[in-house]
Amino acid sequence: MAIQKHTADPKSQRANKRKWTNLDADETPNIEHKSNPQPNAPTKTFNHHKTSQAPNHLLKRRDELLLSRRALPIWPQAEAIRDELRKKNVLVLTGATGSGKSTQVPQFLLSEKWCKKCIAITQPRRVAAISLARRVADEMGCLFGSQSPAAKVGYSVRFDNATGPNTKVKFLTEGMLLQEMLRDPLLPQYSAVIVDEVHERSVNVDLILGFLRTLVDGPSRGGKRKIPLKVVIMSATADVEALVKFFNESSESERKDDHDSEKSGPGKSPDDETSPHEPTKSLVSTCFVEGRQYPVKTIHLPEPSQDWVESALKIIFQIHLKEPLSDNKPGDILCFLTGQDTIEALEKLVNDYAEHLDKDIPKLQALPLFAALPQHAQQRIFQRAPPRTRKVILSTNIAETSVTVPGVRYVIDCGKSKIKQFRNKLGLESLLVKPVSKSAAIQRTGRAGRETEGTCYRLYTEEGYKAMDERTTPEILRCDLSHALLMMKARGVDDVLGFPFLDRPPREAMEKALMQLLHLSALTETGSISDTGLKISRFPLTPTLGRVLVEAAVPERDCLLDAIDIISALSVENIFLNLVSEERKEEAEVARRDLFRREGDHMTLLATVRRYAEEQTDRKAWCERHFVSHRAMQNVMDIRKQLRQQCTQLKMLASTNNSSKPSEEHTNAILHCILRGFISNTARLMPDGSYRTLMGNQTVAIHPGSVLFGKKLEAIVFTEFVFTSKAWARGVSAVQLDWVQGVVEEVM
DNA sequence: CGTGGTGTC
Repeated sequence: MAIQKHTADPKSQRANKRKWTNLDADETPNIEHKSNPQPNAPTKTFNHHKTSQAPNHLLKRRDELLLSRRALPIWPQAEAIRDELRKKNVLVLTGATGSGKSTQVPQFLLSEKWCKKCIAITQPRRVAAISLARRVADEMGCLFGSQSPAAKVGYSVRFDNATGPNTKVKFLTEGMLLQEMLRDPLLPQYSAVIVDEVHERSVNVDLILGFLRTLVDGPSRGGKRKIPLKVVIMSATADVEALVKFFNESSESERKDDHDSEKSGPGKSPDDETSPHEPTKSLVSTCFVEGRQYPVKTIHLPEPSQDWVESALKIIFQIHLKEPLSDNKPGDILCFLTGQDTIEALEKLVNDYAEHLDKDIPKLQALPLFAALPQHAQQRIFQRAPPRTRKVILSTNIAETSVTVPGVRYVIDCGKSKIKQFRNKLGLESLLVKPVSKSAAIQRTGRAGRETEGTCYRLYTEEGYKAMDERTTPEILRCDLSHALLMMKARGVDDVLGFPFLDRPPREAMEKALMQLLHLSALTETGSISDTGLKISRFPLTPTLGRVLVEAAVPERDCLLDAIDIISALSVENIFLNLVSEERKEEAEVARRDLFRREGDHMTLLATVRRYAEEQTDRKAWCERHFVSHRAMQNVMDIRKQLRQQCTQLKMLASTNNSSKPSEEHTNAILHCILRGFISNTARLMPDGSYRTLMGNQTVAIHPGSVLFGKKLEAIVFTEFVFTSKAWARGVSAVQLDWVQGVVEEVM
């Protein structure tokens, strides 16, 4: 979530307030709460870690914050949490929104005797890592990040490492911890790793859990670390059992290795390993903490509805006309829809109807919210509505986890979301509208009870709710596994089929990914990682894009800088703005004409990145003139810089062939590199004018957003293959059929 | 002939 990233203005009070929109602690510090302070609470740690330089205003702020910390539901559990971790190495902690777990648990552990080194705490999103670090530093009364070398709290996210030699609490994104695990498998710099938001079950969290499982035991139990690592797994949903089982199984097998290594053979059930005299003692502690949430009344439809836009419209006006709007209580509506199209349709309807409201009734303001929306438009949800106006935020599931919308009292939930699913057989992703899970529905409902008691209107029946899956299918069960498996291979996991997965992906999916890696020459025939594979794994890229990069560095190709520009542009969301009206589209076409290249989208991206990079006076204005997303281009430049640095470090960037007007020969070299990474994403023109993939004979169409849309070309290569209403090729370049056949023969 | 839920290294 990038809402706050480039716009937060430290000088503005409003911006300061915004930083906290993603915290799950202390968002409602002024509500009445029975405080239950512990006499030997973590205040002790302040003395222990007190720095001589801590300025007075920081200490004053620390003492003020202590009051609200004491009111957090997790506060009374501090001693119990410390106690459990003294006895056992793993703690599974369940705590709903508002329990204070993300900010308090690291502070509870700092003063422990076993805590000699740093505590890592992972977050799925960058903004959360940064804002939590800032908050914890405030609470501890110290500077944070790179403000001072003495800072005890820091964070590490891509493009921004704000840690120092004295960092004791380090918030970092899951991706960053994985990178550290690749470099230093035993994590010697940490005494504890806290994995937060595990219930979201990102692929990265699943990999982290698998890797951590082998680290929790000390040498006496077969672990490779001298001092065992303490691990805290934090989740908002009560999926404790699976996690406890997961971590107990590891210790079980390690003890087996210790005690009867010669006896154990295949086919033995794990039950046989435990001594009959003493039942297996769990090596995992559990702890449950209440959340802090106001009650929400949930209302289902009596009959199923097909048309959510219409049903939502009715309910919006029903709420608006019946429920009073007061100045000092939240009364805004948050409506969950599936995508930009439904959001914009409903936005128009709400605005049309709102025009005809009686003059004595408060106004309605419809605000769309989705990730592709420009920054300033997203920021509107944080601004106060004009007087006597009710906001209606029409959102994708971005408001489910990534953005906390303030002032909401009513939630309307269509009960669906777009879900990406990788299809092994076709090797493509589908983006389909599917019912959400019960836990997602509960999460959406909860958004009505953040500030006061609220109401949730579900655009489905109670039976519909009961029929939903309990939990959202973990991402690792529905994604392309090639990146995950390459990470595992790079970390020395030879037998990826035997890797400890919390949820094991189907064998077919893993085999498909292994084949893919083999075709990329990232693995050798025997399945071990190749030099090429090792190189690819070092880059923050998918294996396919990584392969393009490696290919571009070989002397015959010699087009690395161009490849980096293209890859950077492919790594972010669409850099060309999405325009709705026909008029604007024509306008954009004219403005972008000098950027478009007949070779296709990749050379067009290259031209765009080049022109943007060359623009020295006003890049933002340049973007506006060309209908290009400035935010996306800033991300492109960050990635470009990082990739150039990494290539220099790996000594891949020897030549500086960087001609601004590439010759045909040079263009062909670039396209050959793309072909090398995306050989399975190639198609040829059929006599009937359609395209069929060379591997798989699947019909594809060039996406309407491509510069080659509607063109008839001998053969194409594409970097994205998505199924929505039909199979689309996005990111398309024209190539010669004999090139494609040449690479296919070389690889297969 | 017609379109992209949300993150991350």
